Amino acid sequence: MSKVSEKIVERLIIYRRCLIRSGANSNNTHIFSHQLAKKSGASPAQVRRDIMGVGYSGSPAHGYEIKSLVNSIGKFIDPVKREKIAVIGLGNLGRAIVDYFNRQSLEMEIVAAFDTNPEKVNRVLMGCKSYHVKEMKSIIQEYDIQTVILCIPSIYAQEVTNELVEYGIKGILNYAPINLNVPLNIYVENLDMIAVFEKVSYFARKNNK
Amino acid sequence: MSKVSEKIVERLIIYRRCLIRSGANSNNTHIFSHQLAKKSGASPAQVRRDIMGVGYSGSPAHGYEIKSLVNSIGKFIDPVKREKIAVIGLGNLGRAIVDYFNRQSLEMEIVAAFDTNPEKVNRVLMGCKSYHVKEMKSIIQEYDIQTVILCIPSIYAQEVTNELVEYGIKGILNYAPINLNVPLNIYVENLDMIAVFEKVSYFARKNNK
DNA sequence: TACTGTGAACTCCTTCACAGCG
DNA sequence: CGCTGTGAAGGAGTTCACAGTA
Repeated sequence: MSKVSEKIVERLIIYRRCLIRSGANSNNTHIFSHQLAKKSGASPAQVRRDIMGVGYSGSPAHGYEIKSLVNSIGKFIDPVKREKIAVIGLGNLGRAIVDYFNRQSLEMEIVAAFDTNPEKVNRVLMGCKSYHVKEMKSIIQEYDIQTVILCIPSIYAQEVTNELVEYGIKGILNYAPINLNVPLNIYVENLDMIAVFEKVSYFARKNNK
Repeated sequence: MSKVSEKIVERLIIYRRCLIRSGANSNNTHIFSHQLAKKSGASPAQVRRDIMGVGYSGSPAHGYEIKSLVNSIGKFIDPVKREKIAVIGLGNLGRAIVDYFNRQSLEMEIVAAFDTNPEKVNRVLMGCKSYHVKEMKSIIQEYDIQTVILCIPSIYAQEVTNELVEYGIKGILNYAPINLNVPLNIYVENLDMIAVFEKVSYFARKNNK
């Protein structure tokens, strides 16, 4: 079970989704690499390589056993216990994220949300209570939150990040369109939705000229 | 002006954002590669290479002139005329996206949104009118929409995509957690928010053990 | 026969390192 | 000097191609 790259982790997560879906939708108990490749958008060789990464082996005769492969990926990817996460910022995007995440049963749950607007705090949305940002420290420690989703305006993003790091946060999914400065052991993923769209728009034009 | 990869386009978009911000926030008219690198999260060498891609040249003495670099990136990336785009699906996420995009002044505007729910159609949100999905064909053609943002449940995503392709759409930003089958000349970017979060969570744990 | 697992080749991306310049 | 622009090296990610297997 070698160490796996970001790309491989991304794909393993997608494979698992495909496997669960295809296990539920049909009576198939097994799947071949080329089938999983088709469903996931990867190549067959890549599927096989990625699966090596989790230390699972299929059989040449029947391919991969869906249930046990899902299991192996889960063992590899998932936290030991159900993860509690927080959302910072309850604008439209923050609220949409809370709703979207907590509407499905996942290995993680958004248990707290923070905002500075007094009208947005002390409410409950999809099982997630909202607090004033002043209470971040105590709530993060109380729930032992390791990872947060940041969706606040760019101007506040760095200072709030500094606080979060101080309170022990280890991972940030950042929706603010700004690069965050953090210590090396903190993992940040930037998800600038407008930048992503601009890229799509660019290649949509380029592919067709 | 060589052809540029996806990665380079992604970063150019980020650079431009940083440049505009730093041009507005200070009186600096010029910037060095290491400064832009710091702001954008890239390396100095990468900044210089990427800027080669748009055919712009700085000076060793003063670095890059912010205004004209922004201009060059814009010439390279942006559509000739302001782009009109559509959102398919007006759940919480779709509504948040319409609000988020149209609240800022961008090179693109969401001019139409579609849903099947009668209560969600024939309304206006942030300058964007909503229509029933039945009207997609005529509205897409009327506005000459090339690119859409798809945020509908996975089960409908493929069939709606097939329609969109038929109506002449060239790019799709897909928020549904499913791989879409499209012809080769259609550009699809999948943005599975839950998968992205699972990745963050994984590396948040791994970086710290 | 049709698959998996995987060394090796290949392609793409990033960084190095330095000539050239003001 | 300290910067840019860039050839060349290095590293990462992907695909090829085939031995091994049931």
